[in-house]
Amino acid sequence: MLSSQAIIDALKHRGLRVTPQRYAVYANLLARTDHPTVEQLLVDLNHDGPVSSQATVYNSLQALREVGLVREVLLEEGVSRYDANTAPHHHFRCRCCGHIEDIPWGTFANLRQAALRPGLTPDSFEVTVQGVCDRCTSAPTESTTP
Amino acid sequence: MLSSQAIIDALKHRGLRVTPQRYAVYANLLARTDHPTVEQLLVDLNHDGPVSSQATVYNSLQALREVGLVREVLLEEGVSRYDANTAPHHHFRCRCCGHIEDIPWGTFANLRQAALRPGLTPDSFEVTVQGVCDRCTSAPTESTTP
DNA sequence: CTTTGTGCAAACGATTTGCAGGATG
DNA sequence: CATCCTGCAAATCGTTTGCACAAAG
Repeated sequence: MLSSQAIIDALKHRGLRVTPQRYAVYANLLARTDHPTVEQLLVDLNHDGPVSSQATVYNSLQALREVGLVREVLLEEGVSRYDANTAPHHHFRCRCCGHIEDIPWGTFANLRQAALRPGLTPDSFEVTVQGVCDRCTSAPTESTTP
Repeated sequence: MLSSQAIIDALKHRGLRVTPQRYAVYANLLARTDHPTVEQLLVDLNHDGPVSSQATVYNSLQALREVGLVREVLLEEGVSRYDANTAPHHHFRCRCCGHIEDIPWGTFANLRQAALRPGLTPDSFEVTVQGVCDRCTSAPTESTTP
């Protein structure tokens, strides 16, 4: 959890102007462990009074992405999610409720040692695991992939 | 490589009517090792005279996906790709030219043995590797991610 | 002959963009 | 005070849908 000042510094040091909207988007992403969509972000940001328009959320995300503070996560059809955790890690997605959570990098050791065919020079590995989370194991919810 | 008859049988056995358009879409996907987008598929199918409209390609892909003959692959922002290889496998994507190729399932052994946090029940694992392919190592092309 | 698929064009939803006014450094 | 950002609305792009006609089984 970063302090407000640390967030401001992070933005400034990357050459971004600190606006209330940008601050709000980045702070919100840092505070969440799920990986919200633009729509979820908008609802959350404007929950207590207007903070940012939809266009500005898109613009902010693009700016944050360009300087490497935020990345986009593609796990489902037609849905872009955003993540302020820039350290390498993997993802788990529940087939049943759509819940998404991070899997620590160390969980899959030795990915880098895998023997790809000669000629391919890898520089990043990402594992996506699909399955069922504990909540759904005990009390199944409506499926999100009918 | 399946024979025409095998393709026809595959469609029929899944309860799909065999139309020239559906046949063409599925046969084309089976014949390719890249994972084309709808646009690439359309260009290729209609290269020598009209075979299928855009709407029908979308419809066909949806039908093929529903019966499990084709799957969708999400590797890049805003691009859905399609794959007729339904056996489990992983993907490599070249940062430089965008080339995509399959990585055999066996390349990453022991994924299933990984210790996820208790409560998560995994049923599929997929690794996405980004890096540089041999063509780009020797003769760099225009980047697709500027 | 009944059911399903095709193709067109219109509809749609997510994202991007042009632009005038406003805030930042 | 020059530059960059916001917010609105219009534009864009990929995908889906309604419907009349055609083809499959």
